Amino acid sequence: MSSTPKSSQKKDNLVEIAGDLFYYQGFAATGIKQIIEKAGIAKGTFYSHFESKEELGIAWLQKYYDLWQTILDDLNTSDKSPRQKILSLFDTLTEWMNTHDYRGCVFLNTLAELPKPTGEMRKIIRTHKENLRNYIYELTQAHFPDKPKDFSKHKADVIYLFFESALVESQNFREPWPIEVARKETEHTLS
Amino acid sequence: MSSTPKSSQKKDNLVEIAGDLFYYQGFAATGIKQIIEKAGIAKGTFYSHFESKEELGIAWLQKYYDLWQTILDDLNTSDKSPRQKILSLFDTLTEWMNTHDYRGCVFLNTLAELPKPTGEMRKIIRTHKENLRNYIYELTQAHFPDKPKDFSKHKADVIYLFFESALVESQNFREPWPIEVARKETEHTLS
Amino acid sequence: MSSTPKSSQKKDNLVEIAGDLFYYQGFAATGIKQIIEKAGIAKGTFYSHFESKEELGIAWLQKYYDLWQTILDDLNTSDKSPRQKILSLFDTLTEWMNTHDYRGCVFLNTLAELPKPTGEMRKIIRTHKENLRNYIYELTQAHFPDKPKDFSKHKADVIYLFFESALVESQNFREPWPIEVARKETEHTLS
Amino acid sequence: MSSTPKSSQKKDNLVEIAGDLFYYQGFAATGIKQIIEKAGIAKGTFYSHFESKEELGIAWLQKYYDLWQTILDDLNTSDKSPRQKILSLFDTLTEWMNTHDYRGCVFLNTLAELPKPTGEMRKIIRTHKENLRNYIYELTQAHFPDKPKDFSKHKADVIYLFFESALVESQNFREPWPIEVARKETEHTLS
DNA sequence: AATGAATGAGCCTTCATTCAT
DNA sequence: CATGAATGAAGGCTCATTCAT
Repeated sequence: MSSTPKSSQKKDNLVEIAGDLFYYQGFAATGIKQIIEKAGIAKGTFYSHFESKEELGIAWLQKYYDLWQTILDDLNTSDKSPRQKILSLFDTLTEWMNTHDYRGCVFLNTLAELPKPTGEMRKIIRTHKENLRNYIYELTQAHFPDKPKDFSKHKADVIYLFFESALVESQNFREPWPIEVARKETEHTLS
Repeated sequence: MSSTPKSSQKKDNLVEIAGDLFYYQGFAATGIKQIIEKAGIAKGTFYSHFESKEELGIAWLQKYYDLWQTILDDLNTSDKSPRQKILSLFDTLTEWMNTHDYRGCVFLNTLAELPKPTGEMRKIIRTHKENLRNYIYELTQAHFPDKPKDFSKHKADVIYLFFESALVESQNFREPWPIEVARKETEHTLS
Repeated sequence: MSSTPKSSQKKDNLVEIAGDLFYYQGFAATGIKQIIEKAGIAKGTFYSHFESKEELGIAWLQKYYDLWQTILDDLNTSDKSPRQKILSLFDTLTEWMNTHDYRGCVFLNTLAELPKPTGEMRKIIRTHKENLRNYIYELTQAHFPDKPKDFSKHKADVIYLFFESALVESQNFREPWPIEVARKETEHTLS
Repeated sequence: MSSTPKSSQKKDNLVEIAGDLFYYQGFAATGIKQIIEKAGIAKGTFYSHFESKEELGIAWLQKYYDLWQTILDDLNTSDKSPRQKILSLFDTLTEWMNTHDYRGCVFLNTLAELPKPTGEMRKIIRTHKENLRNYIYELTQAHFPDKPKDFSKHKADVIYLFFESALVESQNFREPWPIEVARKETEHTLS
């Protein structure tokens, strides 16, 4: 679930184009027709690259999964303190909001569309969020080196919940305050 | 936006039936055909009650909007302390999860499906969440009577964010820990 | 499996139109598009009458099933002798060939298209042929009243096989000789 | 129409693989994609061997045409009596049924799928059946050396019809009785 | 009110075939 | 020879909505 083994440029391009539509219109609400028209290819061509719409959806989520892994990895190898690393997550979110027509979290929005708790797409979503939660946990452990694990675990969960609500509520209100509040409170949690 | 003026029983029944499908399958993913079949009526009959699918969606969200208003009003007129009232919100959530096949928050899931920030459905969602946020604000003010308004406002936002993430993450993980953590931290926030 | 309870004229008309196409092109080779274009209706209209293409196929086979039952019933109530009744089957076949662009037996051709031995269409086919076989059996019993049942049963099977090969081979060779030979031999079988 | 002049092993392999699919799913119902996937080759590779799907269908029928010719030739050069040779045809059929998931006669099933009485595939089918009919005719002539040709010709047709109905009806009923009855009656015809 | 036939664009997917590499 | 991307019509079917009865 980490990296794409054989990366065709055409496929990547399709994921890019479709991903935009999925993000701004929803996965189900976006038709193959719309995707191929925007990509300028024939229907059959699309299906020579992807076996199904779901496979495209998986590739799309996988791309964001990988992107987030890269963000977290890069952050981890930086010379920031654990505390700064955690707060950087909120800064990343703010930056994203300022540079995109923010429509919320790719994963959470798609989660809302998927009724059944099974399936590959759903699995990627859950794994991504588990990774994020674990990532924060490792940082809280590093930040509170003398505290018991339970303490850090709880702190991590609190921060994780703040981050998630920042994602969702900035989408709902289309205002930056949820991120600001969540960031501020995270600071306080780490003090 | 508060109560249905003329409530036909048939309409209510349709909203009930459709609401179940909307909640468990998504608004867009649920077709009129499925609704009328489950309701045992003809297509024309449905459209004599509702002008469009969106109007049904509005009635559905309105119903939950009203339901939440009732919950909050009842809670408000109870003899509980402001602190207990806030914590009751999380208990309500836990009870809901235990008695339903939890698929997340009606409003947030639908939010994820609606691309444009305009439209009546979107408005109901945002207003509902604003109401909830204000409600918590009133309670934090009552809980911290000697503190300045900004203090209570910030506390309310923190608690609101906890509540929202509890909604979303219990859906994602299908586990009760997000609610427990959010409730516990809310308790701490109020101390 | 005997008679259509609620007969809509529109449905019957669709079965008629589609049936012609099915017969001359094959069931699988005939598309819904072709059917609705010939019928002059929209796609959705078709699907308001039939839930699926298979349901149309079933109605089509059922129609011929019923037609054959009527033919056999009428023949049975006629004042012909059992021998004459049996031979009439071949005359019916000859008449059919002379008045239609003969493309073989509706049932046997469709049988060849259906891989799996299950399904409603396949069931109608088998039942129709069983009925025909039993029908002939009853007539051979009446024709040989003093003979044991096994004798008549065997005679019936022989005649049934002649009839079936007459159907198939007149399709293959597009000549009348298979019917003539089968009829002549059936006469001999009954002597 | 007798033997493949230049036989490439790859082509033969493709015919083998495709033939299985054609037989069990039908010619039209089997797609090129399925064939190449089962063969493990690319689409272009397939079309470098065969100009079209029809050419593959022709090669497939031709293969069975040749196979039958071999069976008949081998039978002819055996030391069996004409009567035994004819009855062997039914035994061959029984053996085939017992060793294969019987789906009927390759030629007759394909005949049912082909609407137009023209075309190469249709020609192979008709020729094969003509050959079979003539083959039986030669044997009946040998069996009744003192009888006039018309007599033997009629006998041959009767036996041919029995054989054909044995093919079709054992497919329809999925039982051995049609072959048994046809064989027994053929014995009687030759007495 | 209630019915359900009618619409036609749209859904995702497969088809046989071509052709540049 | 082999590859697989490209084509676009066609596959069966669903969509929300309208309207004559």
